[in-house]
Amino acid sequence: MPTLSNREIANIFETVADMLQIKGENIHRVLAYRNAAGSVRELARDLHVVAAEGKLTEIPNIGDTLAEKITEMLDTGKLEFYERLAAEVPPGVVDILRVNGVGPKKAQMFWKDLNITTLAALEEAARAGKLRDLPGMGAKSEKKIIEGLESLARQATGRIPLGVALPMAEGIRAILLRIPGVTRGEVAGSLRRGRPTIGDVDILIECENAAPVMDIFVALPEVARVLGHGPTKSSVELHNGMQVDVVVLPRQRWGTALQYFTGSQAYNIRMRALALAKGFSLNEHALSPADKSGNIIEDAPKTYCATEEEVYAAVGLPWIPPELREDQGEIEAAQKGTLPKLITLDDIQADLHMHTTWSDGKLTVRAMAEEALARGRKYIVITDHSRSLGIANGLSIERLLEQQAEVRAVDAEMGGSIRVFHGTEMDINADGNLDYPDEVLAQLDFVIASLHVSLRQERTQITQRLLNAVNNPHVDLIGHPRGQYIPDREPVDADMDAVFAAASKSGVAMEINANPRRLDLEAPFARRAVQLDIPLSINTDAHAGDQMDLMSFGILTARRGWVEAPSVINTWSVERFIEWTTSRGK
DNA sequence: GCCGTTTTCGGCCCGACTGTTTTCAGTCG
Repeated sequence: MPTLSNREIANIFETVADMLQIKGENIHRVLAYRNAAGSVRELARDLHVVAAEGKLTEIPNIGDTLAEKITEMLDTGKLEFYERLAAEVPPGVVDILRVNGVGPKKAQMFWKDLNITTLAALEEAARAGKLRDLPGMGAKSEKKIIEGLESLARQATGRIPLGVALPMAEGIRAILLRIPGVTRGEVAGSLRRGRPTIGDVDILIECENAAPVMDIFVALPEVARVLGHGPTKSSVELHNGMQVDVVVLPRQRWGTALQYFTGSQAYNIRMRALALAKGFSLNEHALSPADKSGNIIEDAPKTYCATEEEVYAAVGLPWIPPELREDQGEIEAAQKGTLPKLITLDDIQADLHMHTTWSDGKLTVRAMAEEALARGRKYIVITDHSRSLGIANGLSIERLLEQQAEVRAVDAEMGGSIRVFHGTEMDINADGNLDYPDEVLAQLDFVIASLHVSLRQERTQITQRLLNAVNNPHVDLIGHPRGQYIPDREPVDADMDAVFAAASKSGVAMEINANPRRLDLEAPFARRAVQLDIPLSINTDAHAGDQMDLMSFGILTARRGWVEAPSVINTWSVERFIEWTTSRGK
């Protein structure tokens, strides 16, 4: 029976929203589809399972109508409403929305007036000068569309991985901080919230005199194209294709602005509503006294907030960490005083997943131990690849046991300054078998089981492979459980509800792999795991010393998943860690 | 189309910037 995944259903809702907007539908109906798409995309559970439980309408932004549409897609693999719309609005017109500077109104006009239904046709018309005579258009808008098309063609994928964007953003921030008069700068937006991928970079700059900062910013050598240049707000595209938006504001408004530009959009909408309920209209500049319908009362004194804490105090909430600001229940938790005490980098005592020259790592066991010690770790586990992963020089049983002697020796050499344990990152083979027999695993301190091959297997097969690992009493941790590689490789198509159900029984831990190309488990799944009392472990999977610094990305992801330190085994003392590994299920 | 300390109808965030306009619509975040 044909069916659809969460992701495919989210994409259909998103496209429906685009098509309705092009048709000129009521914007709130459009937003309802967009919000529903977001909720489905962020859902950590399989829609099939939620539907079977009859709980679709418990998903935020899913009401009776959309629950019915989800059911239709799950049952038939299609959505009749979508097909009807697609027959009306050509799919190429939806693509045209991706061009910077073209929104639903212009896309509709190009389609209706000039019969433009593909990106190629749009480019041809723009280059032939046929767009400039349309109402509201001119030579400049036409040029902007050509530039937008060129920019779109350069983008390999729409979103940039966090691990790529953050260093680049910090670089730009450092440059802006050197401009005379600038007293502070901070990266805001989805980067501050720690999203795995980001669309553009938002930087806030504190300066009493904004315009000169903007002039310098748009003239930087890193800038390829200026998308907007106002007195307090500018937007550019860098040579590497990344879009950077900079806002300059005086110290007095820092708190409201940082709050506003950190988002998310859905979260800001909630914050504004809360402010209105308190009698304020909230924007990036101030809290302004407003009447019930949101009209600002003229001449009433505004409240300026130099810190975010002041903004939150004004709407009657405690400060909410940026990583939680997604309108996923954090506002309700703040109201009830039940916000989680999120894990921090300082909580991390250990790194339980790393590679050495024995397989595909760059450093020896001893060198990795020293690198970890230099980063304040109290204990580590050496976990090289197992025998079937030939491409990574995986260890035969003989080499594995040989390695154990070396690890024991290094552990002794380190004299207790850091404990060094011996483990493996064992493959879960394509046929479902684990790569080492139980009697070998029994000799190790710690066992990670991971998927590396045949990641595109069908659901029942890949789920069974994970279940085999989860249910083996020697396995302590499932490494990067969903096998995604950002932004190129989608997660495996496993039934995570079944995997988590088994994990909560067997007591096996799940990894949050800190490598920014993995960030796996992602936040919604990490949060679900915590709810099911499944232990987590945040590890760098380091293949070299400096990769141990990637831990911070894992922490960001865990924080986005509402994870508190006690849920994470590598925040535990070495004694507790030993107790856990020796006791569990064997 | 969703949602509810404004609760089953009537709202649904709001400002900066651009380009085309003589007062504003469209786009973006």
